Amino acid sequence: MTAPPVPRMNADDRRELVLRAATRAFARGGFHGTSTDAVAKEAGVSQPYVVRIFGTKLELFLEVFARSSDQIRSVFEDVLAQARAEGTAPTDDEVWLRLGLAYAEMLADRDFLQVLMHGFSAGSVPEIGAQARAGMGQIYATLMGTGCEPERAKDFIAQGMLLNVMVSMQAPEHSEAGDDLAGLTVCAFGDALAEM
Amino acid sequence: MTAPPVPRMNADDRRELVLRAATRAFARGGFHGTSTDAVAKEAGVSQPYVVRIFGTKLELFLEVFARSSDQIRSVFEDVLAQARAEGTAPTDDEVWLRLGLAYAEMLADRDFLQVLMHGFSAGSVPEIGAQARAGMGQIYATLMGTGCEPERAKDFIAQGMLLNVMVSMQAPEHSEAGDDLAGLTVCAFGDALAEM
DNA sequence: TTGACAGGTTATCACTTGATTACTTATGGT
DNA sequence: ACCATAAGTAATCAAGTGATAACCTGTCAA
Repeated sequence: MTAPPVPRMNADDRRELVLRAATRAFARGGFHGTSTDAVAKEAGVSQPYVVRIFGTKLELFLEVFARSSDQIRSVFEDVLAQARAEGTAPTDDEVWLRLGLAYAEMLADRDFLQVLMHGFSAGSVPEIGAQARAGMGQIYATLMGTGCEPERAKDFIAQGMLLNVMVSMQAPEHSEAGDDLAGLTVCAFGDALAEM
Repeated sequence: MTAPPVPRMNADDRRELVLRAATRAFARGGFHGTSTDAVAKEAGVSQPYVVRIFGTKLELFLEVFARSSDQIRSVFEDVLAQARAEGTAPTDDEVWLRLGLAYAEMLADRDFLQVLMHGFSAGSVPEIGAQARAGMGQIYATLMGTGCEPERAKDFIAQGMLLNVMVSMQAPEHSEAGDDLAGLTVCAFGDALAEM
């Protein structure tokens, strides 16, 4: 009688689907502000199944965070790899421009960045703090792979953090002319603002 | 029989005391990750009393956030006022140096900064998002009071956001030599690292 | 003295939430 | 055909949570 509303799926695919759903859910509420049931509803499965796949909510969050962190890092690595392939000197300003553009493209898919911010803020949960530091360390190390001065990488990351914060507080959606924040929004996002 | 373990206090003082305790508590766990009971324990009062003073947990958080935001802004305003009093041109690099130093001093009392980060990340709670944007807008406006280019204020805020993030993830406490993150920590905090 | 108000607490409630258990049903290999 | 295994759900639970209600108790003015 109970028709199977959810078609069967192999475990790996289902896991992937739930992970993506969890990324969207955690992007909104962070670790504490998102229930496993919210993740389940987002994924279209039952709450106990979410728990069964990942063991605990914390493990799920850690995996979602690690993915987001890796996503950023791998985008940067791709840019650097391509630059090397083209023979562009890694210290060239051109490379940093491209890194910035690559980051701007990620703004369209804000979930990763918001998950990142939540992870960074949740340092009081020891496991999350540790993974946040590791993720940030890897991103920094990747950027330093250009052979640049630490200052350069730091400034780049700082700009990224500002964008993350602005995205998290939904500045682009809520900036109207005349607003104090509007000036900062325009300045921080620049051209990327047009496509948001 | 039940001795009064908590000495009586007038309402304003008690409110102030609870607000400070709430700042410490929220700095750790953010809005969702901190119970009103945790705040109460931090303040040494009963949980219902916390609720009664502030109405709801959300109102309490908003007040704590507003205070943190105002704290930052007023520190900046003081620096600018003093610079003006000394006749230092507001566009002078000297002013930005002092703003940076003032911010570095606040790192010692991290609670404000961590509360700020939590507020910025919690944009999905409408009231918090609105207040976060307002707070950031005011800080930006204050910095623009130097008469500088938007870029300058933006870059300053970006550096601040990086420091906030690093503080939130407890990078200074967990950076050991050889760690990927250590390089970034040293670079971002600079001299301020010595006194942490 | 007394009594009214201000400053608190204890008891309690309805609800949420993460997790466990037990059950159900496709599906593919033999 | 059949059954073992994999993919999922329904039912349930104990703990935690925000909020309410009822009560207690110094203190100070009249």
